[in-house]
Amino acid sequence: MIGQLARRTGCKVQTIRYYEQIGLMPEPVRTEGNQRRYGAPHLKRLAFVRHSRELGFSLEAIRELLDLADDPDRSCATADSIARRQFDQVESRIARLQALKRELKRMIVQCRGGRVAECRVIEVLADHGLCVSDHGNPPVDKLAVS
Amino acid sequence: MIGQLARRTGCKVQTIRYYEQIGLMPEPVRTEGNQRRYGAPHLKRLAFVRHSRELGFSLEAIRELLDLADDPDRSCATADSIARRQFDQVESRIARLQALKRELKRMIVQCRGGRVAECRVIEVLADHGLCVSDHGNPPVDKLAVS
DNA sequence: GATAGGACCTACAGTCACTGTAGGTTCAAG
DNA sequence: CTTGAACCTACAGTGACTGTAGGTCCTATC
Repeated sequence: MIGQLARRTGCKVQTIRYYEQIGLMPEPVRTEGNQRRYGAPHLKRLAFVRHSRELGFSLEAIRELLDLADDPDRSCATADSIARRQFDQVESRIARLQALKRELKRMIVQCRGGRVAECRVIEVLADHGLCVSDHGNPPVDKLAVS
Repeated sequence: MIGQLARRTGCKVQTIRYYEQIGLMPEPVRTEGNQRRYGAPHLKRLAFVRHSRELGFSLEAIRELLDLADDPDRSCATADSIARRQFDQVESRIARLQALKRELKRMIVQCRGGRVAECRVIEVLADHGLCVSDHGNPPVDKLAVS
């Protein structure tokens, strides 16, 4: 039963079905009434996926890591480089967020309350020239962490 | 012409049209041939939007901020609280990413190369129990920074 | 054996903030 | 008058889910 697997892994039922749909989880056996029945390997695999997601890996990266994990005799150089890539991404995200944090702080500290016309927050937002640090480019990101 | 506005703000043409579609940018006048023509206020507004996005504000928050900016006599308390909320979010994202970074580092450092069977990276991913810090819950996020 | 209700099923739409594509039109330069 | 870049609309796709509608199945209780 999918609900039990969901409870044990802290993953939503729909998410499990979604992982199956995109081929990240293998199709389990079904009961006569067409309901999914899982075993220990499914639990292990899903735990791997969830943990990797918590560490910020993309589903694509996880797919690669699972392929590796399925074949214990291969070299682990690939796993290592995927992890390093992830590490680098996290590092640069932190750096960007810290620049951002400084800028937001400056913005807030300078606001003395009052009318919008004198609001430092609005003023800074309207003019990037008022920023000290280079807080960089659009924050578009699909793989980030709350 | 939309291309010029795009170049001046570092924003893609489609993005400008998208902002218009969702009501973030006002509809500009059109030439006889149905092409958009913009003026200084559009440039100002779009610059505000882009800068706010760079600082990680959601389009919803930007909508509120624009409403405020349009009415200089109102109190800036709302702008201030939106900025503070954003600041708090950035702070907690940094904290989460730092826990994550520590965990990734540990994982990578312990990997001595060799076969997948002995790979520390794979092993840690398979078992959250091997983590020291609590790197928290799913990294689902729509508003993060690259 | 009937029934209630919780858990399950599929299929599809929606989220956020864009980005890309197809297929057609307009504009400015030469 | 022709070329070709820039424009137009409308819609699909991205990542990683989440939510909904409308139906079926399973188990416990009566």
